[in-house]
Amino acid sequence: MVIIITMPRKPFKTLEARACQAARHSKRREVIFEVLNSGHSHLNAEEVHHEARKRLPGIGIATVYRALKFLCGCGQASEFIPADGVARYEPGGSRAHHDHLICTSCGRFIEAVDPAIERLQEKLAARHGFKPTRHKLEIYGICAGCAGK
Amino acid sequence: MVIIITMPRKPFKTLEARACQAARHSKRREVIFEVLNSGHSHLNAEEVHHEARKRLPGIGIATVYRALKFLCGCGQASEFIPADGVARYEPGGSRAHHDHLICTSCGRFIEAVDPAIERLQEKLAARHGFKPTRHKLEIYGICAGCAGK
DNA sequence: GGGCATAGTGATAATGATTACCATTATTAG
DNA sequence: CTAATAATGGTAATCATTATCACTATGCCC
Ligand SMILES: [Mn+2]
Ligand SMILES: [Mn+2]
Ligand SMILES: [Zn+2]
Ligand SMILES: [Zn+2]
Repeated sequence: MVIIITMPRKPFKTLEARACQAARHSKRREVIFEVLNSGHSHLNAEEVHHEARKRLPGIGIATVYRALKFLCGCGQASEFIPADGVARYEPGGSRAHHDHLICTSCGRFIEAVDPAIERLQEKLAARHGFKPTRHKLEIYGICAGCAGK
Repeated sequence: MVIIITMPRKPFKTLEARACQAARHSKRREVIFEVLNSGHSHLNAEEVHHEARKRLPGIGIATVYRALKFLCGCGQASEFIPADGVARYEPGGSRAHHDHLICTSCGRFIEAVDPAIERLQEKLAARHGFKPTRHKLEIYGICAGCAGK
């Protein structure tokens, strides 16, 4: 299940390789990977740290930040920054791209994706001679649960 | 041209009123409003400060932050936070909502809006029982100018 | 298994954007 | 003009994130 690439025999040739390939296996990185894939998603670094501590009490916050950045570089996690400016993380890799409906009342993140919107975004970019590499769509509002109250 | 609301006679009744209504006219606020509406848009607070200083050399950075927040509260400016986490500002009010194509090479912001996408976003939200109040669509990639090089 | 080079780690200092604080200044009703 | 107080500027505080550095863990070699 854990697919952290490890152990290049020779020194890294490029910065990218160094940034995205682990030279050694690491228990902490594995734990942080597991936390991301353990159900509750959209955690910020502090919350990841809190969860990771349950499994590895001594783990430091700096290691959490390092591992999250590393996993993002590997495509094993993805980062996004909502309106409050605090980065949040979710498992990446095989998980498909999706957008977020963010409830401003309870803070919940609803994941959604509309192929038609994705297609129109490509067209919109093309119309401006723009080559898109990634995009971020966040819809803020009130979720069904909060509206019902 | 400057439409800063001023002068409530009585003490503010609510926090919102206090946040969005100026009790007194202020030359600095006016200057910052003018900077936002003076052409080059998508400035961050530091850049607004730099521009404002040309007109009012003594103006402080704290005042810039205060005025920007105030203008956003009035609907006279809007704030958005791109991937680097540093808030940027543009004139609000009568200007219509728009999305951004952001060039990761030169940093340029291209403004665009596609009514079909807007409509589909509403539908997507509705499908999840979600009442949207605002949204943010940012497409990152390479602009025509940078691609041509 | 032990040695070695070095990637990884944890504590903490540094950073950078933004906000809070407070003494001073500017604005405006009367 | 004067009094009341909103606005301001300098700067300390805050908060998330990154850099630093001495120390530890990993894994290839023999
Ligand atoms: Mn998600
Ligand atoms: Mn814009
Ligand atoms: Zn909710
Ligand atoms: Zn460009």
